[in-house]
Amino acid sequence: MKIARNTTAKTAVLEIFEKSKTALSHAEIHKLTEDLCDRVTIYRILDRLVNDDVVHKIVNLDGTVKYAKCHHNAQRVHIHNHAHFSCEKCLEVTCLENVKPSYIIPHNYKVNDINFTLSGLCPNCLNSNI
Amino acid sequence: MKIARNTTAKTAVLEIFEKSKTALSHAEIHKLTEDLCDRVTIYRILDRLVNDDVVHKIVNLDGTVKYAKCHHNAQRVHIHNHAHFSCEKCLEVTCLENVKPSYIIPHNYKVNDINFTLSGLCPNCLNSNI
DNA sequence: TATCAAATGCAACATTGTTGCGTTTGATAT
DNA sequence: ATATCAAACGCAACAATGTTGCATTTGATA
Ligand SMILES: [Mn+2]
Ligand SMILES: [Mn+2]
Ligand SMILES: [Zn+2]
Ligand SMILES: [Zn+2]
Repeated sequence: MKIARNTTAKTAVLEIFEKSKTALSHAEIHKLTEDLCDRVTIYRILDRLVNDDVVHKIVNLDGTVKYAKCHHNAQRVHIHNHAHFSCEKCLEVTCLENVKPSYIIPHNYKVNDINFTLSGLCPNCLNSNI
Repeated sequence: MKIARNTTAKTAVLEIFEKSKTALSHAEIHKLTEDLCDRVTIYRILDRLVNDDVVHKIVNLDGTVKYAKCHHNAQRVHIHNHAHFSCEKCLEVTCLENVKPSYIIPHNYKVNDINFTLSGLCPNCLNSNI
């Protein structure tokens, strides 16, 4: 098996996730690192973090892909069965850790991953819309 | 307001949707039309069909985007609050019209659209895996 | 400090989706 | 049947996003 290493780029990306209250896109992360590394490296770091269940991927109907830190008690493998909200106005994507969808799926399906994203207006933008 | 027209390309795309049991990607649809029209036209037709709530868009965690016909009683505006299943092996995406997630979201969010996609192994692939 | 694979940089490429603009075409009225 | 006119189209050009191969660098360990 592979032995992971703590590189400066990976550490920087993790710090960025730690500080951010919203989910981040590849481009946003790359910009926030201020050219610390190549954009390909960011892709590869994100791949590894998703594989290690340190961050999770969020895909929205508009095609945007974002990433957010996993706020689970353990670093073990798990399914991210919580909702995400994508605001059509401010374009921010946030984890709604407490909104967990319940559903009944036939037993002959094996579910490995979930993408549950709601889009519309977030509380901020809904408020300023009045 | 715009007055829609029934072009040969749009008719062909609708027939393709009618015949297909699974959701289709832009590339798949374009191939099935056998170069009846430009690929940009397919994009524009899909945009219109989604806008008119004739088909709905499905986005998977692996980044693939697919479209499927809406099987609702009416052609009016509605939210597609049913699950979709994306098989990691055969790569087929199907609508699970009967699997509707229930969830409780704070009242200060306004939800306009939903993307609920489960990925894993479909019944066929799960079966042939034994 | 030597070792060695993990991780990176760079270039090149593929895929997907968008935009502008001149041309074609489908529906409607004449 | 024909004229009309905007909806829809074709084409080219572009942008964004993500992937791959390979030589080089770097982090952890001995
Ligand atoms: Mn989340
Ligand atoms: Mn569906
Ligand atoms: Zn907002
Ligand atoms: Zn399958």
